[in-house]
Amino acid sequence: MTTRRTGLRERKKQVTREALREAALRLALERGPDNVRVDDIAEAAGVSPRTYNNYFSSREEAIVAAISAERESRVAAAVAALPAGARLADGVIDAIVEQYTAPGEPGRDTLLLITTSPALRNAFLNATAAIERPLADAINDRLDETDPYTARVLAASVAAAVHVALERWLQPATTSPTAGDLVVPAGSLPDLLRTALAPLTPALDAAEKRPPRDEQHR
Amino acid sequence: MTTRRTGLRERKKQVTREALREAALRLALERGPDNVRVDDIAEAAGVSPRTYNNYFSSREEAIVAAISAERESRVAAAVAALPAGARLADGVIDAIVEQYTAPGEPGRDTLLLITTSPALRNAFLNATAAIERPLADAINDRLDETDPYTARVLAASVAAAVHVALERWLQPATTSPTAGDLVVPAGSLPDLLRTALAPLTPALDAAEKRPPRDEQHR
DNA sequence: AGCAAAACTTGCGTGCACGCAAGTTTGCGC
DNA sequence: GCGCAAACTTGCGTGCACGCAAGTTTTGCT
Repeated sequence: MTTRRTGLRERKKQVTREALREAALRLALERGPDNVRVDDIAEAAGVSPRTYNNYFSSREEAIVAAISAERESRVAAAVAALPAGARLADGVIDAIVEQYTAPGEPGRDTLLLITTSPALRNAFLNATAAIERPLADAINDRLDETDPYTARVLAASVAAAVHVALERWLQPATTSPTAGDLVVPAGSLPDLLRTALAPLTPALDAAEKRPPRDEQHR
Repeated sequence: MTTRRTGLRERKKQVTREALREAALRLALERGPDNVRVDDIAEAAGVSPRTYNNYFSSREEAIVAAISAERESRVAAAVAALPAGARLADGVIDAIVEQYTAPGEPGRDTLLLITTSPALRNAFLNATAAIERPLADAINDRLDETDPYTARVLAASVAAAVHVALERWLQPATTSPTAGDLVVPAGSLPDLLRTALAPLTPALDAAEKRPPRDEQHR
């Protein structure tokens, strides 16, 4: 299920795609995100500018794709591969945390790049929506008695939670004028992810009609 | 809390905004969504094209705004106004269903308009994200012992569920090649919304540390 | 091998989003 | 009233997204 369809054409496309991603990220890092035109990326990858837009529908998308790569399918795969008895909630959370901590994830420089440009930041955050479909399928497979829309909703909620966590993660440490600084500077990504996903645990439990077991940690 | 800030200037802006919305929707209905350039909208509203983009950041946004108008703040208000003892989950669900059935909501023609253009469809769906912030605040107020991020996540999840429901609603009745047509043609919006939001009930209950009461209907 | 259909690339043209630097209007303190 | 500062509008210029209609490459079929 890794490589489908016929051979040569698909391979070429994949190569082009990869070339574009790589060029986009490299150039953005070298010159700063605002000093890269899509023409530059296209040229660096050896295709016409028009072709760039056959692969990516915005200037930022290629850069983001270079970072996020295949994350969504790996999360879905991890969930699909869960042992039968496992708690869905835990499986999903672990899968996500694991993927966002995997090698190839943004290093300090890349991160800085992302926070620099608002457009890039948004593109990065919106990319989390990509896990929705695959994750919905994976969840649905474990819940096959229930209707498919429950899975869709749960997957969408998970994506939304991840979105919230990432958003917080990229925040440069707010000094709110409300109370003294009760707001913590940030936290590590895994912690943020777990915190954001925790409130959804009851929903996931209920979906697999687990006894409404409450918190086991804490 | 309805009209803030100073008078004349704000009023003018509101008038312009309204004029743009109204012009956008009217023209789109008259000519079809693809035969309206932003120049036309601007002209019809008596402002420069450049100004259009000071109010709306895409061509579709004005049209969508004309439909969705103040929905998000009304949902948030309804939640904020919930009686103290009420179940959060019910309050949220009712508030949403109510707002999406309120007068001023899309009539048949408007709906058709939306489904016609993919770009418009997306804009309409993405508009659901606007309830996130206000709703998060409203939820947070009812949960003030818990940390604010729980509220954020719940609000985002609710928005995501609404998104799923609307997406399904706009679907023109899929004839999937899987089993015979087990897929129903659509369903009424309120039903779709309630179905989509139902899986989140356990999460909302848990957040207000309600006894994990299970389903009362069905 | 040969060939027709399907998939992909490319140049072109149009409309759009948005930064910038004037011009214009409104708000406010005196 | 007066005038300055802040807010808003506008034209301009640049880069971008994407439909369309050739050209080119790949594929499946015979």
